[in-house]
Amino acid sequence: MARLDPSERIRDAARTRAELLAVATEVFAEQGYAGARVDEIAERTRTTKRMIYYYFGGKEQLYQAVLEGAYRDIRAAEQGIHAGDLPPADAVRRIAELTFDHHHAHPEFIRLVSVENIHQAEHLRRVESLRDLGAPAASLLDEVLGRGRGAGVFRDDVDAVDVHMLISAYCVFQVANAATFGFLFGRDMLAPAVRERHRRILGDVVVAWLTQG
Amino acid sequence: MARLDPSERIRDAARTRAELLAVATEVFAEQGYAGARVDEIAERTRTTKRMIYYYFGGKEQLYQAVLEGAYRDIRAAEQGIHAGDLPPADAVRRIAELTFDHHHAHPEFIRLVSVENIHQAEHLRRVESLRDLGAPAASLLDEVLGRGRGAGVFRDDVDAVDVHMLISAYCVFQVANAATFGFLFGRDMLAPAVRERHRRILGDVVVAWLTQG
DNA sequence: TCGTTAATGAACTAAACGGTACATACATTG
DNA sequence: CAATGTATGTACCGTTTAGTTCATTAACGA
Repeated sequence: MARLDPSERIRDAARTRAELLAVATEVFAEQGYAGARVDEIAERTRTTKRMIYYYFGGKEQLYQAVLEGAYRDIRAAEQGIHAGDLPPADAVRRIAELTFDHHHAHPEFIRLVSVENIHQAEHLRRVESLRDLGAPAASLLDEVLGRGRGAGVFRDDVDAVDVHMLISAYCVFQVANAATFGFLFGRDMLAPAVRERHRRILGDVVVAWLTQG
Repeated sequence: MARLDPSERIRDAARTRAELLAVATEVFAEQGYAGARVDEIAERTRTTKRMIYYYFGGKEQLYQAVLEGAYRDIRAAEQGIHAGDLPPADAVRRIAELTFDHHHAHPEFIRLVSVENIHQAEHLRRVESLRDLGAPAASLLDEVLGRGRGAGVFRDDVDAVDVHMLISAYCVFQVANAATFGFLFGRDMLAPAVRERHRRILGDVVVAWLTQG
């Protein structure tokens, strides 16, 4: 990114911090934690490496801030999902589809999660504010599952986390393993037609499973 | 790993090479490509860093050799799966369960795949011998799907790659995302009871989907 | 308007890291 | 048993990398 003209290079702490965070999110998602270079992050902003240490303290704290921000965004998006008063099967299909869309819309988040898993979630664990972040996603599904069981259309031997895990697994795989799976099976996971097919399949799978007698 | 007594430090090219490869597999799976240290790999063997360059040429070639070996092992294991003459639904459940078991038995392979996806499969692409490695896994499923459709018990709008992707997604997620998912939802994915539950669920999901009217 | 402090940049440093030069010992074969 | 190539270890090198030092500039309240 080109250095700004000095006259435009005004002081703006909030913007500097935000820009570092945004660029760091990209770089960590692209290169992993160890592969990411502090110098590269700095070069891709309008400020310098010095500011990373000024605002965050170091590479690791910057990475933790990135993680925290990314998970916060996800939570916000999840809370925007409303299955309204759809019949249970339609509601669960809708939740699956919206989750699917969201994953495809935010591949960098999925990549960050992969990176964090390589490190056995050691950084995530240190971000205290992220404990029980799963609750919202599970509670929405819990409500729909309850309705479905009540209406006698859903099986009763699974819980919300089971369902959420199935949906997550399918969605995460699409994005996180697109490169290797695409190569080995000659299927371009990001092509619109393929994506649409997978989206429909996910809905079919979840509904078929839950509604099976 | 402790240095061997000189009297035991015999020359054995094959063993030296194999040991480097085995240790490198561990270290790359634990730390990722950029995070892995050539010196650490060497220290964890009975030989020295010099030998990595002698046998493999460098860090990147060593990593490629690791990838190639890991994928080869997986293929060998896949070819050991036989669904015999089970009824189609039982056969597909069996394939899913064996795939599940295999993933849990080889977490380091799953981690390597994650690592490689972070790098957009750029190294995998260069290992020419791994092209179309997916074929065996797909062809077994293809045969079973054909039988099921013929018997009128399976839906006919999905192909073997669709089914394999669902199974892989679920299995890979268990292992690759155990750390973050476990943390966020308070579920220890590696605990035997949980694992057994997930194994059963996977079978239910796949069979329910394929057999749905 | 002037002093104080938050914000910023350029240059520097020490350590870590991938890779190599060189010397040498072992094993095989003629 | 020489001769020759394979196999191995030690010590070192040049670069990269995270992190720091120090000086400076913009903003803002008194």
